Amino acid sequence: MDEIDEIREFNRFYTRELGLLARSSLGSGLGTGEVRVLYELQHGGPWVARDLAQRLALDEGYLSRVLKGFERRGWIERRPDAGDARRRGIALTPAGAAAMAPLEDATRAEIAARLERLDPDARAGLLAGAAAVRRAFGDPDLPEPPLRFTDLAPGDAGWIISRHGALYARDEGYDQTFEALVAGIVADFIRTRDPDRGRAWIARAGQDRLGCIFCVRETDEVAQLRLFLLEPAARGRGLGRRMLDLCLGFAREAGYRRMVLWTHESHRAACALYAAAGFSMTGETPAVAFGQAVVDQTWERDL
Amino acid sequence: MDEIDEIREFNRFYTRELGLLARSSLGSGLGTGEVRVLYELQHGGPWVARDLAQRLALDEGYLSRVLKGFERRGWIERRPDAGDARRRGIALTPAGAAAMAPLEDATRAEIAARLERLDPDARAGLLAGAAAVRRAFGDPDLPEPPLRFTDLAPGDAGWIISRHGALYARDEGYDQTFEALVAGIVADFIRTRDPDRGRAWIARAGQDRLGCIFCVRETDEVAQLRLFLLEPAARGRGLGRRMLDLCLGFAREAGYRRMVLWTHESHRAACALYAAAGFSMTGETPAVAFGQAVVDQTWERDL
DNA sequence: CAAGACACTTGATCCCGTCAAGTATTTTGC
DNA sequence: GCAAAATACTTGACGGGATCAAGTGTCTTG
Repeated sequence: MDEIDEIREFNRFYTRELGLLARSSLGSGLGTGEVRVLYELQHGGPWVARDLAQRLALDEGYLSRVLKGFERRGWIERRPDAGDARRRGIALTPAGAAAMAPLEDATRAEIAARLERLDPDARAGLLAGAAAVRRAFGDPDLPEPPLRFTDLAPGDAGWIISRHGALYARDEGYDQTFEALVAGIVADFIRTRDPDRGRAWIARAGQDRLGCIFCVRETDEVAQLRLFLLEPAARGRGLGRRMLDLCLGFAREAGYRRMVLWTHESHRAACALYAAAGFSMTGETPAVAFGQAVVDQTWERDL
Repeated sequence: MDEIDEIREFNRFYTRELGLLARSSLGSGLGTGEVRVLYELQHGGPWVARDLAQRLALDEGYLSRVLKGFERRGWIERRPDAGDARRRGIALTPAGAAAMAPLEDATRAEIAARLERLDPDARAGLLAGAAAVRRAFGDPDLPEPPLRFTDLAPGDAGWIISRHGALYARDEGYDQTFEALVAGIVADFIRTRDPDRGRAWIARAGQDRLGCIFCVRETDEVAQLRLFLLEPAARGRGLGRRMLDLCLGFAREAGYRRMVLWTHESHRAACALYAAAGFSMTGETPAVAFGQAVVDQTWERDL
């Protein structure tokens, strides 16, 4: 049972699942192909026949006949393309949308009934799993959930600790005590924080946590940037910079004059980001930490 | 865009995905229905026609003809059922398996090619997502990943903290400081643990973490059970009892004479488990913890 | 032990979906 | 600048996938 077999199993399973859900279109007198075309027309704006055929992997001849049928029933309108007389823009008419309404209701009802039998946890798992599959395959239609930056909510502290532990173990070979160290830092932050002088942000997209950054008091004048982490999958999209700016902005408003941070030479991407954000390295010392030889660095900038 | 729409989007998306993958069976001269039947016959052992039709949602008449074709080609064998002369056991012959081999190879190759284009993270996400969907729908064919009980690995400490924080906030209304407390306990455990006298277990199924339990030293004679937690989805299946027994067994072997634990009155299921495992309550005091009024309890048992 | 349910099979039929050829328009190559 | 190739679409022809209904034995049930 390898990766390929797992996908095959899933394909077989979901083929059956789709078969069950397809019953809802039975009453309409339309075939699956026709329903798929209508759905795309309803959700996708004006289409060119060829693109539609390609997207749905339908035979162009078949599609031509399907569209002709729709036109005869007044469900679609085709208007010549300005600039290319071969193509015609296909759009659903109000009558077409009306004709689709009962079908729409039936599929929605069918899915609703299917979901009804699931408990809330399973339902959440289903949606998360479905989104994960689409994301993995790179479905361009998958809506990007909005990015949010929140303060610590229940579970966040542990997540920060867990991801620091796991990623530093993977990338730097750190041992368990690093995770314990982070746990101590986070616990301390929660217990002693002064909302005016210290702040934590979690970057979220939908249900997922993408990263975190902390601003903590070192002295009245000096803020320290700590626990800056980005999930590997979320890197390279400017998110790190946004989080840095959030942190710098808060430090400025909180009245700090300077911001300092620690990092390691091996974090090239992070170091580049610090440099781009106006930090400069003020010291570098070789050290042994968490079972690994590292080069500690301190960086700072005025605010 | 509600739950139902998300599922519909996924259905549309995966219908397209399946359409692409179905090309691999094109060269064989077999239709999708025939391929599905062959697959089931190959993986599912002897079938009765009716069950097969039901599973694949195929018309019985159609299936009858398909099977007749297979029999004519010597791909299947049907032997009368002992005890019911109406039914016949359908099984793939070696010749049938051989006929399927190139098709098998083609689908595997098609999927392999599809996976090749994905980076490792996406691939892991895909498999996890697919499994999540099947689990949510309650697919009985989804293999249960084997249960394992491991010591702390990178990321586990943080997970323990995160889940304690999230679940106690949800169920008991505890505030952030509880998560910080747990972080302190776990950090302390990692830093000061003596492998002979303290132990932690994470219950895992595949990639998922289902729960945790700790045995820590209180005095040379007395062990303390701590940080016992089970994911809600994993409760009610005897897993808690197994973890308790692991913990008690370790404490016994480590030479402890007695085991104590703290809990709260509101944890009814856990308390019942403790009682069933031979613990008895030794004290009860009302208290205020983490923003909530609670009734602290201490339990203990001899080893 | 008859009536009904059950496991299939067979017949009739439809239309889904595919291949191939044809038309009009646009792009490309020399 | 014009023929050849490509593109967007249509139409024709056709096979067989899929469905409904009726039929045949066999088993279960009241």
